[in-house]
Amino acid sequence: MSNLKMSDVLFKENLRPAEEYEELYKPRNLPEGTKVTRVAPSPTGYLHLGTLYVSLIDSITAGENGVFYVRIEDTDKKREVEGGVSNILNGLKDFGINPTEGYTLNGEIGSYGPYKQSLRKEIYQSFAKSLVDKGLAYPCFCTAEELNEVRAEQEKNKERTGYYGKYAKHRNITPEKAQELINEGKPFVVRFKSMGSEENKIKVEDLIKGKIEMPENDEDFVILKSDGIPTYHFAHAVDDHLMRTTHIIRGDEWLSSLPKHIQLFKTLGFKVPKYAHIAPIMKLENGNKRKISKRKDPEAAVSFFKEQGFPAESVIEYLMSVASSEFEAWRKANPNESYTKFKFNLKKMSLSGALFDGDKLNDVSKNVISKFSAEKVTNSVLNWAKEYNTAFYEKISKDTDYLKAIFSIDRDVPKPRKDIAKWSDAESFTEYFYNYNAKMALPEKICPDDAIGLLSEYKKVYTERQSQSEWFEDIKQICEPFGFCANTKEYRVNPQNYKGSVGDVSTLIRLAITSRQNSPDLFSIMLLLKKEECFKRIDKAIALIEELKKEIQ
RNA sequence: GGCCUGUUGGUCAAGCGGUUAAGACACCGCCCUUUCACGGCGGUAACACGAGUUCGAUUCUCGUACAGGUCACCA
Repeated sequence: MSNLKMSDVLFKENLRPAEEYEELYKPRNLPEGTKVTRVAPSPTGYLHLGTLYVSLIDSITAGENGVFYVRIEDTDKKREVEGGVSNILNGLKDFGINPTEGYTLNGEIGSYGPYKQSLRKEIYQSFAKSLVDKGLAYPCFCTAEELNEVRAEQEKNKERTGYYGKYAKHRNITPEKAQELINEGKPFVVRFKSMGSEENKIKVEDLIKGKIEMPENDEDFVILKSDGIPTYHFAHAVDDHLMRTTHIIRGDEWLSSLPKHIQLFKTLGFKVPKYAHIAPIMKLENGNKRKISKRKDPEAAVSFFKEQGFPAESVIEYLMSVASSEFEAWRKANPNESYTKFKFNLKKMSLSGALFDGDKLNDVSKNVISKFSAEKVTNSVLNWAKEYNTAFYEKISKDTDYLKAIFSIDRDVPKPRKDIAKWSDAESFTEYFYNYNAKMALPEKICPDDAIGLLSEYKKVYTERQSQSEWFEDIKQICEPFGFCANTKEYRVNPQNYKGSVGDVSTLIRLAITSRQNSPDLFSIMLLLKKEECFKRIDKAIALIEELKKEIQ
């Protein structure tokens, strides 16, 4: 008869009993129905779009009265990247997502910590020990090679792979044998002793996917790695129970391990939380679709949007429209409310992964930016350029009042323009305010001779006017002598009587001044550019048309 | 391969037994307009396929195909 206790063989003596942690982390004293959510990123690099997305959903699900906290899952030392934690925390902050508890830039907040898994080793050990004491966990000394061999054999026999049933080699290891192997210096992991059977089906309720039936878990999966650190599965059960999380919101890649999690919660005597498995964001590129991937896709890193110059508001707005099909209608009805006021419903989320739609983001972003003040646009562009386009920054930072004047055109009006989707668009948008691009094309209805005549005439009548209507009168004035109708309505009635309309003449002038067909209000542009510069450009345009004429002949 | 999940226009997506199958983005056209925009109106375009249940299936069931996820001492 043995008097060796397995848990004494495996664990240090001075571990606190698991029950004490129940006392230490009492159920939260919150009103019935209050939601506690969490985001649990692992610091393996930059903030991933998927993590942002989940965090957004976590935070709006918790709402103003709930708790949304951050827990750092740094149990995999091999994959951990220096600065990974601050990348994530700063990233969330950039997007205005502010957890109310957990691991933050200002240290830990809340009384359910530590919120970093590497600091909770003893807690996991205690719970693992209690499982061992109940005969529900045991040490396994299999090496990676042995496990691979087993798997190869299972594959060969077309059997389900895994450490279960007869393949669970160490399932009934004695404390003596374990002691012996440990004395030999053999490393071991602690495995969960599953009492489940493949034959049994368990019904689970997912807040998004609905009812799902899955086989019960029968695998003796690892709960503690050989370094004594828990696997995700075990840490999830222990942490989310002790931190009293009510809603587990995570990517649907976790769905298939849900039977393990439920089994763990139940055998540990924990209340099973509610689960919501959200579909991943996919990507559209060159007409092909594929899942957005951390490793392959630059836009998987949230920093991509920052580099492109999408305001955080735009990305959030876009993500909200992906998260809920009701959001856009709500936004239309509540154009100036914060998105946090939107009544979000997990059940309305899409079951399958949405393609990341750059066109849609652009559209959303144009709307967002069109509501910004000139001041905000100016500062944002300046900040963006300083970091990502220094040549552009050099150019625009010399005279920020001028820059602001450019962005003020057609801005604080009832129907603002929507030219800019991202700050990197600002360079081409403002280009002609800084350099004259000596290119000249002619509007369809204007021949070279008329163009030269019109432009020369315009120089004679142009003065820097006080109002746009006065300015436009000047243009109308020069139309008739060249056979262009000064009144658009009249032109439309009798187009055959004219070569074109004042619209064509305006386009000609726009082309001469800005080298492009589209621009904000020309009157304001010319005022900003000043008369001298405008005339220089008109002269140059005339010269270019002269050349064009020669080429035609 | 096993186990899960999904499949409505180019994209996102409502609808979930009887609908002219919403809406948004993109595209096209028209209107408005003193240009460019904004805006307004309209248009092209969809229920993966095959059986079954039913008076009737986009909606229910079963197959097929395709797609995604997962089968680690990674999360």
